[in-house]
Amino acid sequence: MPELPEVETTRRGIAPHVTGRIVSRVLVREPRLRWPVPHALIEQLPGQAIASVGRRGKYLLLETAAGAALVHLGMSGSLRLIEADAPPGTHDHVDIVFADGHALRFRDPRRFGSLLWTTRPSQEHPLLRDLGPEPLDGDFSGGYLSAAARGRRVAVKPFIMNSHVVVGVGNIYANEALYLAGIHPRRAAGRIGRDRYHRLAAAIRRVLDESITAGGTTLRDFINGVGEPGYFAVHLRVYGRGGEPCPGCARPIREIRQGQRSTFYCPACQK
DNA sequence: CAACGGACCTGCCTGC
DNA sequence: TGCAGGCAGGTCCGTT
Repeated sequence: MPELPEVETTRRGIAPHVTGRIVSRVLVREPRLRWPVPHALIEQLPGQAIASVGRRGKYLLLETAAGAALVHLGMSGSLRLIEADAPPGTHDHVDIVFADGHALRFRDPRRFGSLLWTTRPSQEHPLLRDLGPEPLDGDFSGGYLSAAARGRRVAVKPFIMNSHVVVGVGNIYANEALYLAGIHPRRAAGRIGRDRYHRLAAAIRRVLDESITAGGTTLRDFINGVGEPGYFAVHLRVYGRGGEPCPGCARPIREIRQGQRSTFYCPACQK
């Protein structure tokens, strides 16, 4: 998926074009996403005006007076603003059509993404309720991470990728942040000092900020909210660079597996 | 409660 | 050229 910067770029791309617009209908071509597209979304979203486009972790929130649509892009999803009569492609599963002739088109080849509907305040949805802090907000800090890690024997990389600890840190940025902080990805989360967690928290904010500023993405096929292709603007220091020289010490970057995910790190610079 | 593996899918690349 | 196999940016859930 889109990691958090891609989701935020999508949010910023679509928000000015859909805020205040009236949904006329929800066209579902393929309901079999991670969870089936609920009938309530199809029935209750039409007629509503989009009050705001929010984000919690990697969920996009289309807020209306009647409820909120939760959109998750999974591994391969995108949400684009199009002309409603544009012919759909193979994996264009859902259109949220607006009265002004535009539509938000949800495309997701792997169908790991989801579209959900809640009539409660969106933050109370079970999938959002127990999420950790936003890494770019003030309540995320090294002190918070250090406290959350107490007694935890899990390796620090899966620890920071756990959305109940902190949201929005996917595989790419977990690798990059641990490199910048000089922390070995296999080190037990509970055996890292507070000072090093301050460095890690700063590194997480830095890599996410840099990527959002760059316009979003490292994804080959990423398309932002207004249909612009993604960039290759963000320089990745270790991700995808197994065997290449470390930018700091020139020793080869090592590649290992942690929980079926690729991990890249410098064995000299990360302890 | 914590940790781990499996599950959900298709597309793309590699190697035979 | 065709095909099998492996791998990919996420994250929830069931089992130990």
